[in-house]
Amino acid sequence: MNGVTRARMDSVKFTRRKIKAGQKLYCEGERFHYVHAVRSGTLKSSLTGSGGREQVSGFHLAGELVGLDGVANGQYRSTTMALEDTELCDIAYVHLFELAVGDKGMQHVISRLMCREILRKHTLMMVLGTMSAEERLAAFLIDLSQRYGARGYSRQEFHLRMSRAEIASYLGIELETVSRAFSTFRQQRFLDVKARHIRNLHLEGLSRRFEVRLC
Amino acid sequence: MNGVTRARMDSVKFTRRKIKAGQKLYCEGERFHYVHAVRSGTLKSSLTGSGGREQVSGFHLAGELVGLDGVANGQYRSTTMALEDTELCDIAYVHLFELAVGDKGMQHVISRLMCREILRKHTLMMVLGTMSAEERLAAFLIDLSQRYGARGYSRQEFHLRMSRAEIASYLGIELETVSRAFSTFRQQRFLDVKARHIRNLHLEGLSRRFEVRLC
DNA sequence: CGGAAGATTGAGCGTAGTCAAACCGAGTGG
DNA sequence: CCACTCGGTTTGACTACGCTCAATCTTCCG
Repeated sequence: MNGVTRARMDSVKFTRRKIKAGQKLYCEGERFHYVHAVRSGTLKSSLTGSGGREQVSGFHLAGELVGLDGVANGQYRSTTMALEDTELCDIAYVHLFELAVGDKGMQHVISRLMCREILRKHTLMMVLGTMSAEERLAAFLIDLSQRYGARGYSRQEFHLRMSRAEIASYLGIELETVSRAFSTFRQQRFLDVKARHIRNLHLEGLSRRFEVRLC
Repeated sequence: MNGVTRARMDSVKFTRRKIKAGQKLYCEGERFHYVHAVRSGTLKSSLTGSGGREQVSGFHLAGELVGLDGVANGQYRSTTMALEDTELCDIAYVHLFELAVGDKGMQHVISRLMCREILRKHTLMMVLGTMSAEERLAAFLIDLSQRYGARGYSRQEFHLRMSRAEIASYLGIELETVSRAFSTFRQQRFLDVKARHIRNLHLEGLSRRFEVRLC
């Protein structure tokens, strides 16, 4: 979200609230009324795949929007829960459009926000479709690093809020494979990793090694 | 696109045109001005992946919309070309919004159209992320079958407009694997396939065998 | 009919999945 | 303070699915 967008968003009616780690923000199939802006904290979205097993479809950091998957059919497509204590703004979807009526610029902003989501999926699709396990993890780390960097946090050192199992599910591989890839990266001096803490992430090295290029 | 949407779309200014098989509709990076409705024919969209190799990102049948990937940044994200002679309507994007100003219902329609795209990607993500090669091909065939069925064509028998290589790229596997999967399906009596012609597609059988469930 | 492009099939190999065991840190209670 | 548990993580051994390379067969079109 850019500065202009943020200013307009702040003028929209909304309610703030907090949810605890592990609490659900919304569930698959629930009626969609709100888009949610993440003030602080981290969330994960997941789909219930064939066979009932969970498939992580995304992680949401502070400053990002959650819930747009509900627009298409008026009900949420995914289940979203907090990975740590999280502060949110609930923005009523109808207000988004009340604001937009007669304002062509605002309509573009909204459309773009939604289409950004499409682009993210496009990119992810390529990651999942054609990349090896190590390439996937590299792409994931670079993406996270960029998102943290964009919010003013360190790009080289950060704390993963999600488990190996959740990363694995998101990337479409097994958790053991994620663990092995981390170990390989450590041996190759691309990073220091201890449990969920990442230090000295060597962005250029990873990008060069894996030719990863994210939007 | 449902009936109501179609009616509204028809009232939008647009120009019709035809393009030949192999011709490009637009290229990656080109400025985005139009959304395109497919009147007849088939198109494929592809991205240029790292290393310059082509990655097929979607196929578009008659009655579907093409070009929404351009909304996000004002330029097309993918390259789209016709797989056979194809008739199109070019819909100027600005007109879409002129029409929508002051019309809340229409705004919802547009938003939904765009968000449908997100849903498709979600589904595809799951296909690519967690499924085996045979499951991917089964999901692909079921999806195609449903889309043909929705347009009034046969669900059991149709002609593939794309090569094995294009199917493989789309599904994130190799063309030999696609070919082998087709052979396996034939042995298991799920379909008759001769080159690009599919007959006697056993939808229920495939769905049961692979637990595929598409939106 | 002949050539080229596309599709099928085969053999060998490598990546990542599966199953299993060991390890580690945090929290709990004797 | 240490033993214990418990979830999460790491590592190992084995296996299998799908990739690669290569040969053959089929289809499409001039």
